[in-house]
Amino acid sequence: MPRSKNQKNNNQRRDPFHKEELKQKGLSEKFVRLRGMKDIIFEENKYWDLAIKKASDLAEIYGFKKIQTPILEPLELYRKSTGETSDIVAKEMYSFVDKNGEKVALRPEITPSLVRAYIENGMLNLPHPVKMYSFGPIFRHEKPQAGRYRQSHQFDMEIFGEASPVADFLLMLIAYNLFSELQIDIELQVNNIGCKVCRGEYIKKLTAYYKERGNRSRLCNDCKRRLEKNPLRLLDCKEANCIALKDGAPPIVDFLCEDCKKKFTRVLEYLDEMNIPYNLNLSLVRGLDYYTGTVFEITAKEEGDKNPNGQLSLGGGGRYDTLVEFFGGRPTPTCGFAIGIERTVAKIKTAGVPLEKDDKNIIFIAQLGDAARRKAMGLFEELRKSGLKVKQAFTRDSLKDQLEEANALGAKLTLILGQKEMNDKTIMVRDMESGNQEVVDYKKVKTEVEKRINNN
RNA sequence: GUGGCCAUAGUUUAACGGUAAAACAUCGGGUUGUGGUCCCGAUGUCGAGGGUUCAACUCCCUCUGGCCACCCCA
Repeated sequence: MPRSKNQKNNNQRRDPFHKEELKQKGLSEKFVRLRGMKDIIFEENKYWDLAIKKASDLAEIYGFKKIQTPILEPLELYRKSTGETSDIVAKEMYSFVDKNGEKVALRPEITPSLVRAYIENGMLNLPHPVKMYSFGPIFRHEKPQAGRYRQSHQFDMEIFGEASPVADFLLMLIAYNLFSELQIDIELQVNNIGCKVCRGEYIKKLTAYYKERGNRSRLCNDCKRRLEKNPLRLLDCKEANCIALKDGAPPIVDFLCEDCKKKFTRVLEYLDEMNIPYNLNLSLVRGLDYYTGTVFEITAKEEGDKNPNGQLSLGGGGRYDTLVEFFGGRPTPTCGFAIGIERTVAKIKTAGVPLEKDDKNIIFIAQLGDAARRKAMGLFEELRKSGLKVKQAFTRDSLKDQLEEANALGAKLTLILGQKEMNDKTIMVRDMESGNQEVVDYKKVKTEVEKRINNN
């Protein structure tokens, strides 16, 4: 691909507004989209609809129910769950004080809201497991890049009250199915970061390793900070020195407790059994603080010369067995995952299933003169209600304009109703491909149209 | 948040230290009851601000925005 193509701006490089006029009104500056935000226009939405429909259908089939929660939540919901050491909360949250002096935040992810909703709506009285899915915008104040926005959208699924590793597996299965059915090549990365008990032990060992024999001084600055705040993330660093050090670090699997080990093994067994390819990635830790046990991430497979580090993750999730309890609910083992819609849509466009064209068998109704227009509007409703794909341009007067429109819409037939036809109680049926047209009895128009469509 | 590259009509792209061009798209006409082809015409652009210069779209700075890498993540 030529260089200039990549570097071309998609958005907002000029000012389509009438600057001078706005300036006179003192409004010159800010009628532009905020950075990192995006308009999703017309045809683009077909791809979105496809992704969301596929995901929702799958979710429903596996017994998940839809839930919608507010985009604005109390700040505290994220501070202590997603985690103060996570970048998402520490640096990227859209938070502010509202008119009542309450600290609020635009949600940077969906999971905490669903946990909150689970507890607040007394869902512990529902038959368990409680499985739910949700779709909507999330907000993170990052520096925008391709596939990275300040408002983006996630499709989120959660299973409450199921400790069995089958639940973890189920989420991966659904994610895998979703992307396969969208014909997107993915890689599934799986790891287990241990429960409250064994992870504590492991972190002690890990920290000790990094502090011994001057290992610490070889770490990059970020990692020195990580060593204090969130040692697990040391495994995630991409600096050459840190990667080298990581190879000597104790692997987490060696420290998993019996329970964690057993569950992890079972997750992997299920994956093997169902022939779902995965990549056991012992460095996968994920950036949210609440994870326990199984974690997984889905990245797009890139062919050719794309650099492997540049892979954006399409989705990720895992188990967070302590979060419900942490929020004040009854101890409830829970797991979930989220996929990023923008990135998924981008993949569908380049490698995914083609959109179905729904412009077959379009019938355009054209009219001339106001009396004919009224009759044509009635005909439009009649044909529409019988399931035909009718289109119109009743605001237009000239037949030329209407035929142009019919052509642009890719109409198969155009029905023409003018004064002449009104007088004769007929209507003209024009085949748009051949240009042949035939006058038919107005009463028979519907059967004639249906006959011509079915002949195809 | 850090570093690098970039910014010309709605879109894709030209050219030039002497104030801009093409294609496609849009609108109008050729054809006031006939589209898709064809012909003619019109609309519309140097992201913003400052500096250098007789003169800046062109050179310099700042901002804004985009892309890339890092960071992080969906």
